[in-house]
Amino acid sequence: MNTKKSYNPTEWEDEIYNLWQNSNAFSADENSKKPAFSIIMPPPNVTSQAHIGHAMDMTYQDILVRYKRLRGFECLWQPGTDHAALATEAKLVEKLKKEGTTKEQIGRSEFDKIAWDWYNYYGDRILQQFKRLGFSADWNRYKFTMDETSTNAVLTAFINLYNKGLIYRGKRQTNWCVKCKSVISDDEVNYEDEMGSMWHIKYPYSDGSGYIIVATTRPETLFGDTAVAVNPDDDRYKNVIGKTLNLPLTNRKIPIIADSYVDKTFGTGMVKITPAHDPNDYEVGKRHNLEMISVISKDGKLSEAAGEFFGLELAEARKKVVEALENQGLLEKIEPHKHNVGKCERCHTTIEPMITEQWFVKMQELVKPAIEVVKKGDLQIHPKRFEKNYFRWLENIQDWCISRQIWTGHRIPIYYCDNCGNTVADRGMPTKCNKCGGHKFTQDPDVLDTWFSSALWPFSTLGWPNKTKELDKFYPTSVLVTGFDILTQWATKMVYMGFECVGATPFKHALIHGLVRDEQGRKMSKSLGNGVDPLDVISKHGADALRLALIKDMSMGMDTRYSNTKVETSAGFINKLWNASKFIAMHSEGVQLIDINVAKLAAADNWLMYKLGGLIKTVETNFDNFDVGVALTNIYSFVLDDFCDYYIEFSKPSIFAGGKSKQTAVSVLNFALDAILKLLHPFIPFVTEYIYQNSNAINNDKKLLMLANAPTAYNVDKYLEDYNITEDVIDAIKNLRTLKATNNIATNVKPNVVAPQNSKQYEDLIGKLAGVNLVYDDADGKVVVTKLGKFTLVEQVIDKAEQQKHLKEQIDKLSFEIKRSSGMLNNAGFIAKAPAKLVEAEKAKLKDNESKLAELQAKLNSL
RNA sequence: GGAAGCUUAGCUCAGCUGGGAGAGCAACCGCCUUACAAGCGGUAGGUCGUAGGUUCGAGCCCUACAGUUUCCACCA
Repeated sequence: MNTKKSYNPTEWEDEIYNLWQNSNAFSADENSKKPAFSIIMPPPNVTSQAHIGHAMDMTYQDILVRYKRLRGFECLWQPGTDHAALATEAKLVEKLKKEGTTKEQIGRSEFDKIAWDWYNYYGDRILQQFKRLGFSADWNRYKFTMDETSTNAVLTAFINLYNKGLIYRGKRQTNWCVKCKSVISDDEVNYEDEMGSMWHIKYPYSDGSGYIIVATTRPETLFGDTAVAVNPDDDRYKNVIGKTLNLPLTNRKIPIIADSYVDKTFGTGMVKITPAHDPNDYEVGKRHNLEMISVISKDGKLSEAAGEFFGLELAEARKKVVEALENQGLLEKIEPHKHNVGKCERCHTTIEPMITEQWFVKMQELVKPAIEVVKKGDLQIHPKRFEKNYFRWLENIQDWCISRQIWTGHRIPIYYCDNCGNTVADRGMPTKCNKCGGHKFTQDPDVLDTWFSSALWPFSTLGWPNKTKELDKFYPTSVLVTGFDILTQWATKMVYMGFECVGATPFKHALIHGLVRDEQGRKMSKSLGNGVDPLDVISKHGADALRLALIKDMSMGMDTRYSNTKVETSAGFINKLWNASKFIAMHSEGVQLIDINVAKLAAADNWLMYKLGGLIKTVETNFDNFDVGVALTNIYSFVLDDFCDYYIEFSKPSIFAGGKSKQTAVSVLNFALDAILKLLHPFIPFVTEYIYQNSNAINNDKKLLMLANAPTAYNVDKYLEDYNITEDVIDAIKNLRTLKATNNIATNVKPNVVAPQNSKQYEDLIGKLAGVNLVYDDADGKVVVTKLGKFTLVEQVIDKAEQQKHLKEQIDKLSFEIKRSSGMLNNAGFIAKAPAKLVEAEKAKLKDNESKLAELQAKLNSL
C-alpha cells in the first residue's frame, strides 16, 4: 500500500469505479436465491444535466442499496431517464427558433430525430454524472421512458384501459398554454400572485331602464359572456333576476341569472359569466344551460366571436376593449387588484382556461386500491404526516387529462376510420375497419402526458406486460425515494397504475425528503444563479465528500442546506479516516493478526469492542427506520471520538512496546477498521473501497468491499467491566487536560501530577493522553477529583490563595449538583412516581458527588 | 380561505415512547505531541419563539399567539 500519499480522491475515484463495473458488482441477478431489495430510480428529466438535488436524492438511494447489499440482499437499483415531453419540447422549439426554423417547417419525422439526439445527449450526460457520484445502479438495465420496453408498456396499458372504458374522449374546460400550444393538466399549473386591475363595466338593461355594473379582471373576455349572475339571496338584485342586458360592444342580449356561486360581498355582487374561459363560470354555465362561446383561439388571440377585435393578441385586445368601453361611457372605474394567475409550469405563460376536446382517464374507481393500501399499512409513507397529502390528493381527484397537443412523447394509439369515423385503440395502424370494412385510418395527432409513462415506471422497467423473472423477483419494489414535491404528482400515479396493471403496490415504503437549498435557505434556481454543478464540487473535493455533505444533516421530510463548508468539513472527516488507516497499515507490516474473539485483550481493547458493538446495533436500528442521516452521525462520532481520539492513542504504548501487546493492539485496530470501512461504505464508497483494496492486513485476497459482508451486532456484555474502567480512565484524562489548560500550562509541557495508587496501572495511557507525569508522593498543589480518584497538580503552584480559589470553584460546582440531586430525592412526588431505576441512579450520583466533595473539602481544610 | 412543517449556541442542525441542554462550523487560548497543521488539546457561548396549562418533573404533551416555509384551493 502506498501509505505515504495523502488523501487525494480525484486521483483514484475513477479507477475504483471501473473496478466495480469491471467486476459486474452492480448487476442484479433475477435468479438469485437471496432476499430481494429493489429501488427504481426516479427517472431524471433529460431536459438538462443533473443538479445537486438529484445528487442528494440518488445518494440517499445508493446508500440504502449499498447497505442492503452488504447485508446479503440481492439488490436491484433500476436506473433510467424520462423524456419529459412538454419540457423537452419547449427546449426543442426554442432550439429550432434559434436556428431560424420551426417544427412545422421540418415536419414530424425530422422533429423526432432531433428529439432523439437531445435525449441521447442529456441521457448520456446524466449517466456520466451519476457514475461519477459513485452510484451503484445496474446500468446494464438502463431504461428510458421512450424506449421499446417502456413504449410497449404504454401501449398495453392504454389499450387495456381504453377497452375497459376507463379512457374516454370528451369536451371539457381545460388549461391551455398558448405558448406550448397544448392543454396541460391541473398539476402542471402554478399560481402566482400578480398585480392587476379590476374594471367596473356598465351593462345597460335592454329595456333602456338604466344599467348594472359588473366587476371583472378580464374585460377582453366579455365577448364570451352569456349571462350576468347574482346571488339569489342578494336583496339588492332580487327584482332584476330574469331581466335582459345589452352586452357592450356587441349586439347580443344576455340574461341576469341567479346562482349561489356568486359572493354577495365581493365586487359589485354581479358577475359576468364567461363559461368558455373560466372554470367557475363553466360550472355556472352548465347549471343554467348557457351557451359557451369561445373568444380566445389556441394561439392566444381573440377569435371571430370578438367581432371587430378579431385577431388581436390578448394584451392588446384588453387595451382596445377598455378604450372602446371608455369611449362609449361604459367604464365606471378601474381599481388596482391583486389576484392569482395560473401559469404554465414549464414555460411560465399565463394559462387560458379553454374548452377543448381531450382524452381522459376515469379516476374514481382507479384510485380506490391506492387509498386502501396506505390505510392498511402495506404501503408506508415516511414521515407519516405526508399521508395526509396523499389521501387528500386521491380523494379529491378529477379525471386525468392525458392528451397533449405536442409532438414529443408517445403518440396516442387511437385510430379513426377515414370512412366511417370508427375509433379504435391499437398497437399500430389497423388494416381493416371492423365496422365498415374501410382500409384507411388516421392516427390521433396528440401525444400522451409524460406522466402516463412514468406512472408505469416501476413495472415497465421490469419488463411488464411480459411475465418476467425480474417482476417476480423485484416487484413490488422495496422503497421509493422522492421529494415531497412529486409525492402527489408522481407517486400516487404509480400506485394506482401498479394496482391496475400488475395488481399490487409498486413499492412498500415511500421515503419523502425535502429540497436542497442554498446556504441562505433559498431554492436553487437558474434565475438566481445559485445552482451547484455536482461535477465542479467533485473535481475539487471528490465524490465522497459531496455525498457526505448532502446526507450529513438530512432528516426525513426536511429541507437541507448545501454549503461549501459542509463539503470541506466532510473532506476533513474522510482525510481523518485516511490517516487512521495509514497509521494502522504502517504498524501492521509483518504482524500476524490474531483472533480477537479468543485472545486476551487489554481494558482499552475491550472498551472499543463494547463501543463498536453498540454502534453496529444503533446503525442497524437507524437504517431500519431509513434514518441514514442519524446513522451517519453515529458512525462519525465513533470514528472521530472513540476510535481516533482515544483508541488509536491508547494503542500506541502497546504498539511501541512491541511483541504480544503490539500484536493484540494491531489486531484490534484492524478488526475495528474493517468494521468501520463496512459501516461507512454506503456513504463514502470510493475511499472505503480504496483503503480496503490496499490493505493487506484485512483484505489479503483483494476482494471487493462493496460485495463483502457487513458486521452484525454482537453481545457486548463481556466487555462491560473493562468498558467502565476505561471510561474512568478517560474521565481522569479529560480532567487533567482541563487542569493543565486552565492553569496555562502549554501542551508540550509535562508537569508532575500526584496520582492515586489505583491509577498506576493506567499510567502510560493517562500520562500520554493528558500530557502529565504521574507521581505518587503526596504534595501540595491544585486538586482535581476524577472517577479514578484525586489528582494533584504540583508544578507551578506556589500561591495558597490560588489553590484555595481553584478548590472553591470546584466545590461550588459540586455543591450545586448535590443540591439539585437532593432536591429531587426529597421530593415525595419524585420518589413515589418516578421509575425506580431513575431514583436509584440519582441516589448513586448524589453519593458519588458527596464523596468527591468530602475529598475536596478535606484538602481545603488542610491548606 | 384550508392544511402541514419549522422556530434550540453567532451559523447549519441533532435531541428517540417527557427524567441533569448536544454536535459540526465560526470565535478565543495553547501546541508542528513520532496517522493526520485538511491536525491536536482546552475555553467561552443557550430564560430551547411568546404566554398559559397538564405533570413529581416539559426542548419534548395540550391551548392560544407571533414569525417563517411549504402544500392545497382559488372569488369575478
